[in-house]
Amino acid sequence: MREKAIIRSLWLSFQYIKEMKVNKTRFCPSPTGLLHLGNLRTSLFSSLLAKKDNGSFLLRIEDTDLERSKKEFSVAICNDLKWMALDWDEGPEVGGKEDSYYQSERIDLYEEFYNTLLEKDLIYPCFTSEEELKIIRRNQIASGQPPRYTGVWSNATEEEVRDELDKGNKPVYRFRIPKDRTIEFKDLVKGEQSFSTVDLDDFIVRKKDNTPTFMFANAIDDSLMGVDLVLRGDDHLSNTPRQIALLEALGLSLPTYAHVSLFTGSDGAPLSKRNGSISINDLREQGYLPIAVANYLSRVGHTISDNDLKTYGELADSFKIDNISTSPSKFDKDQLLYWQKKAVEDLNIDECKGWLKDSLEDLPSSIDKEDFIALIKDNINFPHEAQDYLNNLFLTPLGERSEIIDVIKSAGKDFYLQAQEVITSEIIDWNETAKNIGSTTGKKGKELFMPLRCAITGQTKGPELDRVVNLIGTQQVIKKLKEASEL
RNA sequence: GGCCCGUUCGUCUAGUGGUUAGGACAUCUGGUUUUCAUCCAGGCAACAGGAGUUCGAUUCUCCUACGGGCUACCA
Repeated sequence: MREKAIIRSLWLSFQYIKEMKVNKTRFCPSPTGLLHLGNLRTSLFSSLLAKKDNGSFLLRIEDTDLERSKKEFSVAICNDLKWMALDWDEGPEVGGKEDSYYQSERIDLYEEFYNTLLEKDLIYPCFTSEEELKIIRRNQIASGQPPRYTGVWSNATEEEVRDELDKGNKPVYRFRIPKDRTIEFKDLVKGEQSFSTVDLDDFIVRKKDNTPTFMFANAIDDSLMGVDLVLRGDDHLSNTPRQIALLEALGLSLPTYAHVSLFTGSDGAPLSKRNGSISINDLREQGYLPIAVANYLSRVGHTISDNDLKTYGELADSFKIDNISTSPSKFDKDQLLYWQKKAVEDLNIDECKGWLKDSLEDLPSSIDKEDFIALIKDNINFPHEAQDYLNNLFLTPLGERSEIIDVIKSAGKDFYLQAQEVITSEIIDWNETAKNIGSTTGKKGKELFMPLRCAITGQTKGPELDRVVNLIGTQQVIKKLKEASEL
């Protein structure tokens, strides 16, 4: 017996030394709201870890809270994940060996485990109402006691239980937490953990309406579904010993745990609109590229030694669970923007076309879409900026562009009239033409180029003028110079 | 109240019992681009505080402070 234990512990430590290979990771959101960057990062980590070892990534919808769970949220969550290219190998829509990946549809399956636990007297019905519990808790706190379940029903007689049942009262079921035990586990991020069960309450595993609690369904499903690495938020760290106790009681396999620290808003408070965080949907609508978001998220709370923009495959290869940080991190929009710049830079013209699809609808038909994209690509980070270029170049009258009006006025009517006179034929070489305008008007340097730029492009900045002129053509240049001269 | 997790430039982070504590983003200053973006060069900027161990602590230990979590018929 003792030898067996020694061999087992040797084997366990060997497992730690020999780097653990991940078979299956999971993400299990509850559809009570939209995904935020924090959830998304956790799911990205899980997905990358699975990909790295050629394992699979599972999605499970934890909709056991019947009141707060909404179908529309689970749809939105799936869409957000798909947009991010965090495709799951098993779960809603794609299926798998489970009948359902929605916990609300697995209620019958949990019944069997309740029965087992009941037979073994590991759970017991409790009739203390929520109101009573609240009062008890308040009194405990007031008298300096730790707020605990007092356990009045843990050793109730069959008669007492029958009485309540006869009165039509519905019980919740509590798990009998083993007393005087220490539950130990190794967290892959936080290290060795040790919890004494005297600090743990008999927690509820089944609610009055017969639905399972998170503590129960989450642990059981992970085990049943063969998840071997549970990577989740730090907020679950102290729930872990409870779930371990439960799984052990049921004789179910334990996953390895990794608890990732919180990802907060810029002010350290939970992510919300107020501290700069944006919903995944907003990110998509603003034109953030999924690969930019992935590159950013992979580097917050996790270290990648270089600063190269990586594909998902490359991110997975460079993802290391040992490089996950133990301390919380804050959202920084500038750093997201940096990756967005890199990702846009990396886009080829075709990809760019798809990205800008909705922003170029008003482009004049005489202008080649790809040429236009090539012209502005290096100057934009978001589709709306492409639209700005488009508007300023072709649509918005110069008179409505307050940013340039002073430049045009101070250059004067005559400047633009003279410029027009210089252009007598098709412009072949803009730089030559500009030089001629310079000698005719007597202007040079900034005095020459800025008024021309403003009139022709409708703004003070942008790509090189000769490229712009090349794209829009002589007639458009003349039209703009005329417009400027009439202001 | 109990239990647990955490604290390195403004931000994301690297790192070590002896380092000029490194990088990136942001910011600032120059240069290139007759604009802007890019690019290049450079600057500013951090070990939460206190005690202990030690020849020596940012690194190890303890305490304190601060932040966070769990202690829910939420997940």
